[in-house]
Amino acid sequence: MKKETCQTAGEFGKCPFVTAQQLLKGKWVILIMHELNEGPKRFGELRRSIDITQATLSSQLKKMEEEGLILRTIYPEVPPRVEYTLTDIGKEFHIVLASIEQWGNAYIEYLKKKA
Amino acid sequence: MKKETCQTAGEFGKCPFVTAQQLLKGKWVILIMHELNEGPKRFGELRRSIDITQATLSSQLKKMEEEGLILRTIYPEVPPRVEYTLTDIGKEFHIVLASIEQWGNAYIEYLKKKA
DNA sequence: CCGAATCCAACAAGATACTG
DNA sequence: CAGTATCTTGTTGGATTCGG
Repeated sequence: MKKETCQTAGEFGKCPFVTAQQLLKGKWVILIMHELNEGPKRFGELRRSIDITQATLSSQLKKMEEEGLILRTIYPEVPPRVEYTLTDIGKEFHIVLASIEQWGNAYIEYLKKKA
Repeated sequence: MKKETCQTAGEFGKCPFVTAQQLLKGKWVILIMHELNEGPKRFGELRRSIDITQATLSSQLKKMEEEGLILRTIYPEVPPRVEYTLTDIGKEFHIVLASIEQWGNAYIEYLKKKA
């Protein structure tokens, strides 16, 4: 009986670490998840909260919707309103966000001491 | 008094999420941290555990060493041996790894149901 | 207001060959 | 064994423009 957590990087959908790494890579996913973890937000709100261009935000949100992390709701109003929320599996991501916040702050402290 | 967790993406070293995202972006950091979290490993061991080329692994390890996540120890033997271990702040990253493992497995389940 | 389309710059990462 | 050097490729993200 071997240890076998995950051996190859080719196993998206098998190893939790490989899977998560694929989803989190890139420059924005963690930040968007963090924003939406605080509640539903509109496109423009997200764009201002994070410093990101329209085109980039748009493609990121589309990708995350396809991956099942977020939901997009269109309200047929004038002017049009589009709201983004977390899916069930997206909401569960809060445990990762919490540990990232904790560790991130520790790392920031480490940076200060080093400097 | 505003909420203010982190508003702009330009604040590396200020916001824990922005900082962590910068460190974790790319395709390999989480996987390497996971491997080293289980104990010290040699270059060749890492290369086999993860499916990664020499050149890529080498540059990743160098970057992570500069960021203070890992330590590199050279044993002047023949044949040469180099061992990688986690630094103190690197070891603390295990809380993030644990939550990623948990959530990653949940996401894998979600994928199965969806399919 | 939201976001799609296009084009392009920057960077990440793989293949291969070579060194102490 | 543990890298480095170089070249090439693939992927991301940004600027700009246009449409519903």
